[in-house]
Amino acid sequence: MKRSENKSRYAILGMLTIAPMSGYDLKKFTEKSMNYFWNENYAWIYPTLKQLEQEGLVVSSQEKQEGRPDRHLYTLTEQGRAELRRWLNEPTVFHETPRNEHLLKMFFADQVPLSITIEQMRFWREALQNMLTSLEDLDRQASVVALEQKVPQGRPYRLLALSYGLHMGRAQLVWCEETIAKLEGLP
Amino acid sequence: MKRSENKSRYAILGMLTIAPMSGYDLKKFTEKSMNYFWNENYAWIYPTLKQLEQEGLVVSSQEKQEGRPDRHLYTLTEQGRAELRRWLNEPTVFHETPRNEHLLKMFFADQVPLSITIEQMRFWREALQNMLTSLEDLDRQASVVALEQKVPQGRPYRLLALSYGLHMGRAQLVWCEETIAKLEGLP
DNA sequence: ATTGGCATGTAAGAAGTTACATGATTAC
DNA sequence: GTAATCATGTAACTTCTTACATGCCAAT
Repeated sequence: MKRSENKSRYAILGMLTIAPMSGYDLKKFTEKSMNYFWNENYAWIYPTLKQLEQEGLVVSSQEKQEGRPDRHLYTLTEQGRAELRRWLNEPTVFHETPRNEHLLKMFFADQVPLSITIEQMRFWREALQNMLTSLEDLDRQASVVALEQKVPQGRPYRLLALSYGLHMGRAQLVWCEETIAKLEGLP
Repeated sequence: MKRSENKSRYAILGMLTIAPMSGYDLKKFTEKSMNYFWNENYAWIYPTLKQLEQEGLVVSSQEKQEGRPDRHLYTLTEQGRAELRRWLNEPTVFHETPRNEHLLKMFFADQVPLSITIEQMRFWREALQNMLTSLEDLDRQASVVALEQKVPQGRPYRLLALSYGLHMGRAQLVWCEETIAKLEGLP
């Protein structure tokens, strides 16, 4: 595993600014709070954590637990924070390669009966609906938390990111419904 | 290179339903007409074409050209079309792993001065604006073509796919502008 | 003169996924 | 009793990207 342009490094460093976490925690956190724009998996997290430790960007401490494997808690170092900031300051190259298998099928749907395409679209709508619902739940939770904190928050970055997810989710659903309607209106 | 779940296979088979093409053509086609939801690159296209030929899903013919390398034209076989249809009929698993580096930076932006984040957002808006403009051009072209064909078209699948790109592009831009405004309004 | 388009390809490496291995605890 | 959660890790593999190699033609 080389340094280079491994984005998981920064995702992990970023999460560790919130709190010290284990590999397991990191995975759970991405699943719960970042799944609409990021994912990680164990087979990448564990080696990356070791790498980061070797570079002195994080330090680990062991937490003994009864009847369970020890937790390896990783904490961000000052170097780690500096490295994260360096990356945050870098301009981001616009990278448009979001392969969408659903759309690929739609693009070549003339090879297949209309009924199949409509069925697939309904399936997709279902999945989108579920995703959007869980995002809206997340949003409600986050807003409650934000209100309960009496201290006025300077910068609601996490809520803004969430709002991106909501915008996209809604736009996808709108398109999906429009499209199903159009397809159903075809001869 | 194994068969398995290589999606490029189906993208290539699909494009070859439109016309026989060379590896070069296939790349150009994705760039011109599918870039908002799909991409391919040479280092993947050429080996995949060979693989597809070995499997009998495409056949190649050589086209001699003066002062230029020969074009290897690939044509879909009946088996190839059948394989494409098989895939089109399969249900699509909803796969939400669209890693978005811009959002990752937004998520951890509290580590960095507000001005940096605003700058980055303006950059992103610029890129989105350009993408959307070129999509709108594509749409205009496609609509003109659709009108010129006097024969009523049964199924405007390509236009529907394009419409997805437009929906998403606009939603992203809307969010981007909202977000810039909010950030600029912060203390 | 030099950039961009036409045209095909390979090698090497980075990035990401799946399957496996282990094993206790808790909730249904 | 069976599934889910907690917890860490590796091996093998697939997928994808970058860089390299070659060389002519047309346009600026």
